[in-house]
Amino acid sequence: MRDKGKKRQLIMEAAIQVFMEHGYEKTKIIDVAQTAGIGKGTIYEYFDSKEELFCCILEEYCQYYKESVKTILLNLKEGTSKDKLLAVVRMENDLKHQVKLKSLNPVQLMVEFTNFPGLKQAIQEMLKFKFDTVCNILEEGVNSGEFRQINIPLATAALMGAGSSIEVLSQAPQYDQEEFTEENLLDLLIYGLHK
Amino acid sequence: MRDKGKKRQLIMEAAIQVFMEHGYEKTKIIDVAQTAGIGKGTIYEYFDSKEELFCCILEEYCQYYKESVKTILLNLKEGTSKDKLLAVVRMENDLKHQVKLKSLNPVQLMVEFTNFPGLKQAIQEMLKFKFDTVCNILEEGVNSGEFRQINIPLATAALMGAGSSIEVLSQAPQYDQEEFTEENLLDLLIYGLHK
DNA sequence: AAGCAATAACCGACCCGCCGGTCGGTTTTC
DNA sequence: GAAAACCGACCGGCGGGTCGGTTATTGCTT
Repeated sequence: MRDKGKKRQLIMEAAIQVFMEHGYEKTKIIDVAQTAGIGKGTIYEYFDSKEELFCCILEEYCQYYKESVKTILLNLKEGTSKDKLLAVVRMENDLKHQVKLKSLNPVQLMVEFTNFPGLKQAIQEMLKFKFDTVCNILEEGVNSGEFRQINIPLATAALMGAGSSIEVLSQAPQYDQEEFTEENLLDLLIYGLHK
Repeated sequence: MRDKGKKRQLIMEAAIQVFMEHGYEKTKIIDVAQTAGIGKGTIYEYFDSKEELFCCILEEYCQYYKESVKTILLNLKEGTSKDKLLAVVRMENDLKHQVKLKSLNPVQLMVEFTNFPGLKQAIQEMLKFKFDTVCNILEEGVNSGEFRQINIPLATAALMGAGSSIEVLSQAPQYDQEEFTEENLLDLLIYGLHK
């Protein structure tokens, strides 16, 4: 193996798997090594420490997330606000099914990151980016008459929260998978509960 | 100090503070002891292990949560569904300001608990209880004509998620505290975004 | 193409600091 | 003065990180 990058990626993928299953603290470097099918020492050829490995994973995720949102919205310049919201939600969903970061759970992530000052910034930045993006979409919607006059940050928070909650529950087998879709959720939030 | 219960409570309060600040793994028993102003050995007079201490805290929280919801809904038999939803959300908010468990963050909690099989049941039970409660309220609302025909579990998930998201963001100073209220959120969800 | 250093990549036994839990001595309470 | 409560020095296991030895790769020479 002459390709440094490939092995680095291999290690990161194994690490994601193990970190996401057991959390940062409970994850042992030896487990990452075994998952990757390599020796423990090798990991330290590619990463300085467990912490650096973890941070690299999250930074890559943040980077990738931001780029994906930008790309998707660029291709949707003319759509309605609803279309844009839907596209963002769907993209997030797809992101998790990418091989690269298939089981990265943002909730878990947010809790764990708080212990790493270096990471805090990257993740807060990502969350702020997402928040701002949704705010902008809503504002457009209000200006264009698609939405009523609402408190935009409040609505943004509600949308983001509702989305991540659905994400979790849609995994539970007892609910109708067909109904737990981004489309239905968005309709619910747009048209409300009232008669 | 002759009162076993008092000291036990003192330890639990200190532990909540430290666990919530640093998370389970990073919390050292010695820190809990210092926060409580007692010696490390004393903690082991009241709890068998770090894990048991943690589990006791969460079980107490689940218990208290369920009782509070039941009580509040019993006093609201005749209210509208909206009133009931609001009451539950407010109660949750109050719960966190109780001295007993003042900084227990359910998100953090949910992530950490997954490593303790014994706890999983208690917390899943609590979440299911909450989910069912909200479902029931929504169903009543639909039957009484207060709400339109909606997918009830989906709406419940959305409500729960939106609520916890607001909870987090309402702490951020950059948003208007006056506007980030349970009332406004509920109005948003009931009446929707659309014009 | 085969032989052969030189170098890079790999590895796991070992090292060491940390922290959960213990235990025997001390203090407090009755 | 006896029993309960308290305490912190100490123990032992665990796991992150190291290091020296081993294997694989490369590129040069014939």
